[in-house]
Amino acid sequence: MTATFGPGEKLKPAELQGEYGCSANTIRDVLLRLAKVGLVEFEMQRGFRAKHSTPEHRHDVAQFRIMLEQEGARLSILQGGLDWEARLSASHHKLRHIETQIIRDQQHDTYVTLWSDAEYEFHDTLISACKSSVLRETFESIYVQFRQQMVNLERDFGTDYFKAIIVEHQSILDAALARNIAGCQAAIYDHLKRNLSSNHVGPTLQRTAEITA
Amino acid sequence: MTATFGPGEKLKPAELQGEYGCSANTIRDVLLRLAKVGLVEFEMQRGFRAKHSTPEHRHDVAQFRIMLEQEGARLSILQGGLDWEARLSASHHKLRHIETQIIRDQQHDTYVTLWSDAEYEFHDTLISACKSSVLRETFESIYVQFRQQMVNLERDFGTDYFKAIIVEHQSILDAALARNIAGCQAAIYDHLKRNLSSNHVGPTLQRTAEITA
DNA sequence: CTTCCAAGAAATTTCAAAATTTTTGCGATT
DNA sequence: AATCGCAAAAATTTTGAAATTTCTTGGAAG
Repeated sequence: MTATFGPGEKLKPAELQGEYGCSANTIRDVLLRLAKVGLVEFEMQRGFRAKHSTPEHRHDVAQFRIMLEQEGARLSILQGGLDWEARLSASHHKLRHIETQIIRDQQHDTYVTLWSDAEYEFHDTLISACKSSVLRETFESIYVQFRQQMVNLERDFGTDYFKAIIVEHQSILDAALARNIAGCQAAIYDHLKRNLSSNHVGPTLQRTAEITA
Repeated sequence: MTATFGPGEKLKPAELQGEYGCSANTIRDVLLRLAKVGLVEFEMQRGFRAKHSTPEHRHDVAQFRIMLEQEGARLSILQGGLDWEARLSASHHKLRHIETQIIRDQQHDTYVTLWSDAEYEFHDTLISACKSSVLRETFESIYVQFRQQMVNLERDFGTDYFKAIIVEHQSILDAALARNIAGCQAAIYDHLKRNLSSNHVGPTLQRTAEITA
């Protein structure tokens, strides 16, 4: 996720052993566990590779994430209680504070881990009342893959980017707290659509204009 | 998946070593790979367990499968060509033949692997034109988990059961070939709804009556 | 009666080397 | 010029045992 290895790069336990100060078998063990999360590719009898990265795959991951998050949000809005609202507000407050600081300090690189963790916490809290551990765990996996795919993509995470996503996160929060399912799903789509390629069939739920109004 | 181990049962490499005629480390390696598919639970420093099984979890797995299959079918119907139609017909023909034989011969247990493979092939072919490897791989994982959850549930896989699912598979096929997205999604819901618990929030797409008509 | 702690037992993880499998390089054949 | 086969090299997998961590048990303290 830190682009230490290029997309599709071979990961050989015998070589990495030195870098990480442990035996080749331990590396293998760890790589198998990373494969479970989808960060590493594994093929029997032919070892490990860092996940490949193509425009098609990035679109694929983004679209899948949209579907999971929209469904998780729907179920949470239907089933979440006051406790969920409180936790969602809290995680949003934290995220917003960090994003504001990033814009002020211009220290984008320093905060990257802090921001990434807070962003995950917000999106995870959003779907946390869905009462589906399968959906929740799959989302964690795809979120990590999503972030991994974006690392390789040298986009300008400039001030404008953060100004935009502050608004987007706010829209998601507002719709969720207002128990507006369609509006929340539209806000999720708007938040993530920059990662979709055009000339592809889009996700089911993407209506935006009239719903949020 | 053959209920060799009970739900939640501890899986200790040192013990299984004897059963499978290999070293404990090889067992560990294999269990890590089964954990990737979701058939085995793994927790750092505390080993492996066969997946737990509760009514809530079975509902969860079934609902998630419905969502994936409905979305996969939608994308396939939109994007699949003649080749997809041909492969879908072929896999359905094979599945139907096996199901008919099962009803005739009453040999339910003999055909179980054959049937299970053919059933997976049909459902996988249905979503095979979705152009999303992430969706396809997640579906494979959840299908296997679904089957695993059902093994522990001693239900009557009697003649009536197979008579019913022959009709259900036919409905899915017909709607797919007719490029009827909503109808196909409804047929998928009807096929799998027996695995959902009541008193739970249901999946998004479950309308059935008027759509298929 | 519960809680805490330590020692022993059991389980998990790591290691280094051997065995197996795949990949590579090169010459012969079509 | 391309394909095939074979030996060497490289990589992956398996092994058995050592090191580490967790779990259990029984007794002392609160």
